[in-house]
Amino acid sequence: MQIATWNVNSLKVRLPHVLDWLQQTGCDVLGLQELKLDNAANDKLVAEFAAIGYNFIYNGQKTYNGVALISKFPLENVVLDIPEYDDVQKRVIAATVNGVRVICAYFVNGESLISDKYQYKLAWLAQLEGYIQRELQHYPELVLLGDYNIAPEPRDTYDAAIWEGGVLCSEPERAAFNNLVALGLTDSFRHFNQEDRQYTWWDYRNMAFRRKQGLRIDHLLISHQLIERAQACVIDPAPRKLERPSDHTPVILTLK
DNA sequence: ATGGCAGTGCCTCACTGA
Repeated sequence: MQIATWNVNSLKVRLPHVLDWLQQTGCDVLGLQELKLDNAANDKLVAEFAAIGYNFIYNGQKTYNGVALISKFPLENVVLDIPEYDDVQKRVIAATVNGVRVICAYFVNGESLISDKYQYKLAWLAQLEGYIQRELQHYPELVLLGDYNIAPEPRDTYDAAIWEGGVLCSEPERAAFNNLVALGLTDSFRHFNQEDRQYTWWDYRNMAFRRKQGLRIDHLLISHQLIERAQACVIDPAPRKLERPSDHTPVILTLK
């Protein structure tokens, strides 16, 4: 079973890319972030994905945020948002697929260390940690996938001199990432790949993709029980080369 | 040193993203 994550930066614009990518890869489960669509688009999207053999659920809002799960298999026990956390921003959707708990999240960006959004990010991360801790008690096979907006280590940025200490790379954000790991999760990409310059996002500006100036901020963290089933985790750069691409590209986990 | 691109909607600018 293949499980992937992709921040599409508007599903309205990227729908053809997503449909083509699913048909080309045959990926079983795909978590999307940054749909930028309110829930009025639901019927159209359900029909679009049903036509190529996928179930589709999402948790959206107008203009900003929004997350979705797309799956060949039934999506069971669906939960929207972080339960008991009063957050108007639509950033989380969860479902069980073939016994695997899949939690798709669009983490807060934070803007800068002096922004109110950064304080919101840290508060949101603390809420997420509690949620994942509870979920792990019920679901030993769990994947937390999405746009984390955190580069876990200096090697996950193209230039540490620019990024270290700033938003996406600050100590409190990395501590929050490590807290998730400490719950019993593993960065599945790093489980298989120790290479430098492995990125999932490239700025639209400055020809950053062509110049290989990116960040690794999209991740699939998997529970220890899932490590035993994990066979590969790879970044697929192909969609970033298309016309009008998302600035993020998919990451794909393969389970046996 | 600065800003550079892209998407959305309050749409000819502002806001957000990372």
